[in-house]
Amino acid sequence: MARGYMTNGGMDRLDLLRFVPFRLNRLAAEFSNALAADYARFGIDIPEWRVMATLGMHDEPRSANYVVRCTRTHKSRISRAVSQLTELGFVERLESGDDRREIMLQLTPKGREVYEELLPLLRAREEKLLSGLSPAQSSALDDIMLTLERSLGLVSCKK
Amino acid sequence: MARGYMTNGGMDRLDLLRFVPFRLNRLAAEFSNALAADYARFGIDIPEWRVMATLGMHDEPRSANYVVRCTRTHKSRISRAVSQLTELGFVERLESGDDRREIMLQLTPKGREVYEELLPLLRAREEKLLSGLSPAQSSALDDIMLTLERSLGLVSCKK
DNA sequence: ACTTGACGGTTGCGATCGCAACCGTCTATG
DNA sequence: CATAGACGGTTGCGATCGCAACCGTCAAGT
Repeated sequence: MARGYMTNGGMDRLDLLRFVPFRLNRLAAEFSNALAADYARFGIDIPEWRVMATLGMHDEPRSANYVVRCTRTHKSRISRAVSQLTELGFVERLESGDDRREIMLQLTPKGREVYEELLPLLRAREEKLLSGLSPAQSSALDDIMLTLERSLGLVSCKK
Repeated sequence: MARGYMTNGGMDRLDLLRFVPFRLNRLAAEFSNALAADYARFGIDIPEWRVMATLGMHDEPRSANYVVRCTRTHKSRISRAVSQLTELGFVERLESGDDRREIMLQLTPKGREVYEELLPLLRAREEKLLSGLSPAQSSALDDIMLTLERSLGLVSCKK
């Protein structure tokens, strides 16, 4: 019998607990929830963290649009996240010389401190969440996500 | 070097694209988005579908609280979803004989029709989303999700 | 140059969500 | 019984989100 499908009673039924989109959603929600406590410690939330994580990967400033493409988050959400991060003094907006539409973003020293402090907490949380998996499973998961990301066109984070 | 961690420049950095919680969230959002078109065809959304899917699994009515536990969705969300489904005529609320706090739910004939019509669409969508995976990967994914669900206590759907 | 459309970013608005307070009912304790 | 607390379900409220409209800037075609 195919995974997730039931044929008892001659009636067509779906086992929700084996329906991948549902399971993925539930797991993602659980993961997000587990990390929320760490974000909250610094007064930020998921979108704000995504901005900081993106900026933290590089030394040079990046545009807001780069963050949008890289994180696949809606631009309005990124815009508001940046506003809050500037209020908190974690990020600053710089005018771009060559294209005055673009707004370049970079972590402030304070923002870099927060980033460096938040990192180990998030890593530990991730590791704990995945601690039930064997090394082979962990590697397989990485592989599977990469395959799915590729087929969904989620891998690009260029420029 | 550990997965997802960068050590260049002596500075502690995180590769967001290899951070599992982020990737999981993104994939789940992409999956949900892909299914949204099918739900919309019948005027419902994810929470409504969860209610219908849960009720569709059984012949006997189930309580709203059962749906809450089974889907791990907040009870206010389920409550509102049920309200909309009753307005649409897909679900009906029955008074419970033995405990008058409980409200038993069941699909109406019309709701059952919609369920039967929606099922193959969602299955096809799921299959397409996973079509990039080899059978071994598909099986491994099921295994991994089950392991994670167990370690997070998400497997119970009793009573 | 002028116009047109594309693009980066912001914001107003309606919809949705989760939290918490609430109501009615059940149950345990005395 | 009487009362207190637990429980199923609903709802008001504040916060958040995505969409679309918008503003200013850039690039291409004439």
